[in-house]
Amino acid sequence: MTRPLRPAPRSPRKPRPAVAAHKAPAKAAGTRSGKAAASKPYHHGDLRRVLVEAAFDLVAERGPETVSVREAARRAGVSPGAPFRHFESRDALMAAVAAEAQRRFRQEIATALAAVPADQPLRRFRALGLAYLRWAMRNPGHFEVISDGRLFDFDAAQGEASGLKADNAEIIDMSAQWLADASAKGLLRSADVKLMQIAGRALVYGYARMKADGHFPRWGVGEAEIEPMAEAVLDLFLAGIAKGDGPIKGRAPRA
Amino acid sequence: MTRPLRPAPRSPRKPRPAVAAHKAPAKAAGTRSGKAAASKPYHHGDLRRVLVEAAFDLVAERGPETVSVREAARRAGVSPGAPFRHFESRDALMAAVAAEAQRRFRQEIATALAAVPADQPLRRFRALGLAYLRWAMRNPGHFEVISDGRLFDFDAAQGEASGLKADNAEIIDMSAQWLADASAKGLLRSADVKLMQIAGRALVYGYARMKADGHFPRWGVGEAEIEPMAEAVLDLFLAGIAKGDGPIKGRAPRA
DNA sequence: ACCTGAACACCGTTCAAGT
DNA sequence: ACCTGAACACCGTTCAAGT
Repeated sequence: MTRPLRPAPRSPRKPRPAVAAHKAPAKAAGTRSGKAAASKPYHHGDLRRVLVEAAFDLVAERGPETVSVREAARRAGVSPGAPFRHFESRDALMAAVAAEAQRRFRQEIATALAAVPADQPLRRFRALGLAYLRWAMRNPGHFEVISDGRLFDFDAAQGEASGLKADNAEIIDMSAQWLADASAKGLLRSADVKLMQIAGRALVYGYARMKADGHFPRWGVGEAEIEPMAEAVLDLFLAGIAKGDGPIKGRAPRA
Repeated sequence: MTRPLRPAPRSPRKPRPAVAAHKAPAKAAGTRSGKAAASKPYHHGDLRRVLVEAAFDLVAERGPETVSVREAARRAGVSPGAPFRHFESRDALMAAVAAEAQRRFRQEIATALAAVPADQPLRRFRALGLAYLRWAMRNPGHFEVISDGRLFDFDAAQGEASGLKADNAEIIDMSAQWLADASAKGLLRSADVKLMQIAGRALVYGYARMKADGHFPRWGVGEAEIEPMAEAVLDLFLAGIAKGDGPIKGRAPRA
């Protein structure tokens, strides 16, 4: 329900209704000079951040494809050309949005992992997968931005999205490490750590994308079922790679 | 390598180079009237199909996002407004492209299944997954169009994409049936057919999307590894849901 | 140093007018 | 019945000119 499946038919020739009440940004004072904030200053002062916030909100409200530089400029109360003083292109703006989304996502993962002992690799692997699924499910627009291939090899280490790349590499390394640890402890049926890592990633990525892409209705999965089934799917995978027939240690069996 | 990751920087203000040699469509004669085909007739005769073909090729060459109605019109040699006599909107044109892609995909699946005996449900399930992965991998653009949520509840049974929906439902039904059969034969560890069905779908969809979205380089999976690993991932999943420790019947073990 | 406003080359879509 | 061509409301991006 977070955004319409089709990006609002554009409605040509009709000036858009409402929503356009963004003339003066409600930022109130907040700028460094202690003077009266009544008259909008010529220099914005913090435009870069405001643009990223506007685009970030747009992504959450209506999905990544609907974000336009001009709309972000409108919401920030500046002219159409102004953003290009701060971002080389629309993609660069989106990369900044992706970096911000990834920052928040990373925080949630850290929180989820804090609750799991370091010496239980499979439980950590599971917690990572669950945090990934939950976050993606609850932030489909931001999940899409992060996953968009276009934004990634955006010049490799180009300052903009370098945090994005680093965070991603961290997740890749962690998951490989935990699987290797689990394997060393004799917890896994297979010794092919990379295979299990890629399969696990494909599983959670695919599930999250099915949600974001609106596939679940046609697979007969109702809205309320989606999150519980995400967990069940993850556990099915873990049970499949783990040695023995019992459920993964540390999870309550599904009633 | 099928398309650039970024949609070609638009290069404003410069008229595009080459490529514009599409003035007269190379369709030669072919039209019903036996007259000389030298002068382009005012009425195209088969515009609808030509537009779908043009868009279909565009999808393969440069990805779905780059398709424009105007470019399809250009390739068909008609004016910008002409397509709207045949398609209500850009989305309707894309839905027609998706239907055509799905038609071909369905054919490939049928071929793959023809080689597997009807009484071996797990092998059929595997063949379906493999055909899905292979087709998606080799036709990333068309895979994306088919998967695009926007094109689906395009008015439910709206004539345009009704074949698309029917084909999809068929795949859903087949996979459920085979899992149920396998379960009845005592081949599976779990009795939750729907869960295995959704998990399997998430796995193959996620893997195919990782390919289409360009994720594999950062996961350390080289181009040449992608297809073999697809198969291995599928078998890992099958080994996980199947009863017993041996490999799935009918597949050669990975050396 | 940063922003405006007008421009250019696109795009989707409509619609009168042509054939 | 189908197509053209001009139009409108967008969009990304550039650039001289303003502050």
